[in-house]
Amino acid sequence: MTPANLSESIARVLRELMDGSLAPFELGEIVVERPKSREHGDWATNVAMQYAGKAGLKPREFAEILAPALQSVEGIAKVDIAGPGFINVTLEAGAAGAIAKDIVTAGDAFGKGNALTGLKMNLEFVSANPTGPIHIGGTRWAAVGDSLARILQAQGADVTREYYFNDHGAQIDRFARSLLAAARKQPAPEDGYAGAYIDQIAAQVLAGAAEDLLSLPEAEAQEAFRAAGVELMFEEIRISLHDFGVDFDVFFHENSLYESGAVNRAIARLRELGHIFEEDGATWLRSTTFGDDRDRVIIKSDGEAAYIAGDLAYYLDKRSRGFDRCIYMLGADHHGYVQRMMAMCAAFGDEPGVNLEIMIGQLVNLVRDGEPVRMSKRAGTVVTMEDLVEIVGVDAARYALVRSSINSMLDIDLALLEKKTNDNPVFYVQYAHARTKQVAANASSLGVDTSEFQPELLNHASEEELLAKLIEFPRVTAMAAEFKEPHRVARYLEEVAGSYHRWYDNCRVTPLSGGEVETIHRTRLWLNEAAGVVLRNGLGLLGVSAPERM
RNA sequence: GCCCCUAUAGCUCAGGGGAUAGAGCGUCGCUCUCCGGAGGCGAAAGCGCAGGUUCGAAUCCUGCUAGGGGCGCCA
Repeated sequence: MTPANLSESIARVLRELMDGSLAPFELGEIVVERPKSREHGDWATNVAMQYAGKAGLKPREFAEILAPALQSVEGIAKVDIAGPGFINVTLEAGAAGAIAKDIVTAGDAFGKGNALTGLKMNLEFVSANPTGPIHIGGTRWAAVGDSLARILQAQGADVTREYYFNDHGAQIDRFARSLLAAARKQPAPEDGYAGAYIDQIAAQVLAGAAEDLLSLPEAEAQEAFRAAGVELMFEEIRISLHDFGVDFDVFFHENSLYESGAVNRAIARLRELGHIFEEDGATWLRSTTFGDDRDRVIIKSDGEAAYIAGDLAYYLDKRSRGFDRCIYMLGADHHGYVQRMMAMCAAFGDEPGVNLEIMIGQLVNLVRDGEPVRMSKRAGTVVTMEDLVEIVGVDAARYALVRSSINSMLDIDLALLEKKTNDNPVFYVQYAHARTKQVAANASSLGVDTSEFQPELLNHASEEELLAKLIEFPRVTAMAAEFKEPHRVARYLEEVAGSYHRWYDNCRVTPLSGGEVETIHRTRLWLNEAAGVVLRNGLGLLGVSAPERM
């Protein structure tokens, strides 16, 4: 019996009771959870506390009516009332153990759901400017965004991973001038970019050009460096992401919005809707109509488009491509942008928070031995995605970045990670998975197979704990999708790994040397594999490998 | 001044209004005669402060304090 089954049973029993013993009331969600202490039984529910008031009873009275009725439900061995009105349920032997086989049978499908089936979602993340390598902040988004995409897909969503490529605007001009200066062995412009990567790209542009770029007129030279430099930077970024295990479905070029006239069309649309006005020689969006704290300039008085102009067109483009949900993942330094984006969404007649959702992630703080490490592109001491991967590897880097809530600032100590010790919990989880494989291999060589399965034999405390933990997986993945919080999966896997290790220390799958292979060994092999399935599926949702040996 | 995020163990972080607040790392002790000890067991150690809502608050609300970030016709 799973928690979901139990919830249904409780709901059914309550409805039956409402025909007589209980005053009818509206029944909402039935929460069934694992009691923190094993002495309290297999599962606990707080329905008595939740609904006693509605039924005109005290929690204990409510529980005393419900508990005896639950007693007769098939699969339930014992029902107790505890504390202020908790109802603790103990299942019949084997009812929990049977789950092991169910999990193995489900395999890759275990942990998947269909809560988001039919929903077309656009997940935009990273979207770092093509003026330098991806730094640590973008790396956090790469890890979280890709993992979230996997989690949403596992709930049936049709997810498109998208990268908005800002190849339009002043920062690109600065980038081009910086390359040109580097090629001429001149110092970087005051407002430009510097660092080893600028020199490298400048050299690559020079080497790849058919003509002598440095002898061209200034404007032409700059344009040549812009075009080739952006292309090279873009390619470098794409490869870094790929090596990080993140492949985008769409790289959307901001510049294309201007070239196609999409920006002008978006503004025209807003004008038709009456949300545009002219003032001080500029064109404005009256975003205050929709809760923004001030109106926003869309076309500057010099005729150039403001940054938001591209976003208007871009959002409209996403909607026209059929995305029901457009999710933007931005750094905390862009939080001030949220209100105007939501206003824009509303101005188009869409529903903010539904059609457009903006996730704000706090910044990652890099430290070395407690001292902050600056991560400015301009300083040239960039800690990039590649740097991090080089130091700790893809798995550890992704895991470290995805195991915390995006609402939390994250301190990552490079000195700590450089030690390559087990400071990163990813090893703990991966080791548990490797161990399931090792155990299975040993079992196989000793003739333990899966020809028998007697779930009631899985009755050791550590087995009950492990089973209960494994059953939670689908609920954890569903919740991770609902709240868009991949870190829940990581934290859960750490608990699974702990339960598995404890089980391993207590319950052998293979007999001691000279011992007979018995039913319990074969049955435990099922549980071993069930644990492997959950660890494997879970790590898969995080984009972290599940090695067979370490 | 206004807005967003945060404050939980020595450190980095979990904790969907519920029972004795957890994990990893670090510290101390125990555990190698058997599936890999990258493991297990035990110990010390914690909810920033003050109110409020609730049968019940780390969790929700208000105020305060502290830290991070943001408030352009920059992108």
